[in-house]
Amino acid sequence: MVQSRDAERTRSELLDVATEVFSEQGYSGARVDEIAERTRTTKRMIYYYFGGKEGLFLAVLEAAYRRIRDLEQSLHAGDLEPVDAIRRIAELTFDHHVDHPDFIRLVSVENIHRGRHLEKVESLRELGAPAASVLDEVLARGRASGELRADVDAIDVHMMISAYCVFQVANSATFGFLFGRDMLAPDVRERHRRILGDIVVGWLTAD
Amino acid sequence: MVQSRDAERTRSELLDVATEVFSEQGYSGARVDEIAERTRTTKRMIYYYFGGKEGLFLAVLEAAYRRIRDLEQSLHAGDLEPVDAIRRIAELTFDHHVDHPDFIRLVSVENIHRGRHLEKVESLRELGAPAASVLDEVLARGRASGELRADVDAIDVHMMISAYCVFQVANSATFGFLFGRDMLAPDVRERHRRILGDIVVGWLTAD
DNA sequence: TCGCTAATGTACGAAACGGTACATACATTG
DNA sequence: CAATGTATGTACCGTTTCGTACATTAGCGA
Repeated sequence: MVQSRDAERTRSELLDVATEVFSEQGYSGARVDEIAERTRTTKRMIYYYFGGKEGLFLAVLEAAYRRIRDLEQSLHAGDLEPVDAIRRIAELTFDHHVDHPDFIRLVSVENIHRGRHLEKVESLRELGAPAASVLDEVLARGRASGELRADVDAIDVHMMISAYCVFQVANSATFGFLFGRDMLAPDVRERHRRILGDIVVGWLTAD
Repeated sequence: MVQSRDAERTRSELLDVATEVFSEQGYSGARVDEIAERTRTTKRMIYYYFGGKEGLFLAVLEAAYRRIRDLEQSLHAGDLEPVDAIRRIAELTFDHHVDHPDFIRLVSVENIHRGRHLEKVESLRELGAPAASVLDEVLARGRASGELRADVDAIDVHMMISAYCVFQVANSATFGFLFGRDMLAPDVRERHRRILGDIVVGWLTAD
């Protein structure tokens, strides 16, 4: 093969494939050889660019979180009324999770390992701030107008929304099996999306 | 060592230790040798009783789910008013998850593998029924009295509660890291517990 | 065009790992 | 108390798997 050299392409292809494999098989389950085989390059390059399996995983995590952060920053609902804004944020977050199952699975994998790898990527500390600040602004407006309850903060709300969205993707296999509900079916998805909005609005507007 | 033979003890000790190791390291990350070393018996016994690593994992999953099922069956709130009953169920479920982090982690591991193992344990199919039926009864009463909304079913409610509880345990490492909130701290736990009750009640009693 | 370095490919090694063959001791039952 | 099957221990095997030593090629600047 007369493929010209392209360091950047090699690097990013490894990262893409590794994201897939790690999210499919977990950290220990992922095989360095398999990752290499699925690319147009060889295992040697993993060691050249990332130093090894762990370095590759760290790079995958970092890239995944950055992608998510960018998406969250584009999540603005500033021109809506507080109640509508809250529902909108919940729905967008929901869509966003549905669209990025790889990321959710990767986070699960990292949690199995108790965040051991994530802690090594110092650059990701407090990456949650953007998502929280959008909510913070809406909550403040809602509190001022008396429409939204005052005993919760942005992180509480974000956690509730994340929990619902993450669960729906990350636990679809076991929950679906145990309750005979196909979590991937479009109509079920749609139902859950609506329900999430109802939950958040019902909760935050209760006296 | 002059330890007398006790098949049952050997078996259950292997199961206990395996539960720990699998939930700490994941399926692929768990080492058969390590599991054996942590018990008073040898690796040989894993093959004798469970056939191999996968058989052991299946047994661990089955035992864990059965334990949970039993606890869920003891969850009765029949003598409370619907609204109070709902809050009580949510709180008990919450405590229950907090007390069994191993189980939650095991479920995460199984979901990484897309429920491949769980499907092999035929005896666990539709194990969710008990949990749903308790909720079902309360929802029916609440609908009848007009106190609870009618557009959701027991599985919807159970999923919401599970999502919150599972997230709080399963994602504590990454969420805690990203938002600088120590999810294991008692006061944070207490706050989340109260919030879960507020969420469920607020949602289900909204017009 | 001539090096020189970044980038890539090949082949292999050492340790980890799941699994098993074989030997043996205990306990129960007739 | 002998006999028999259950339970257990030891030592080892074949693969897999991460990692690396060594060779080689492509392209860029002098």
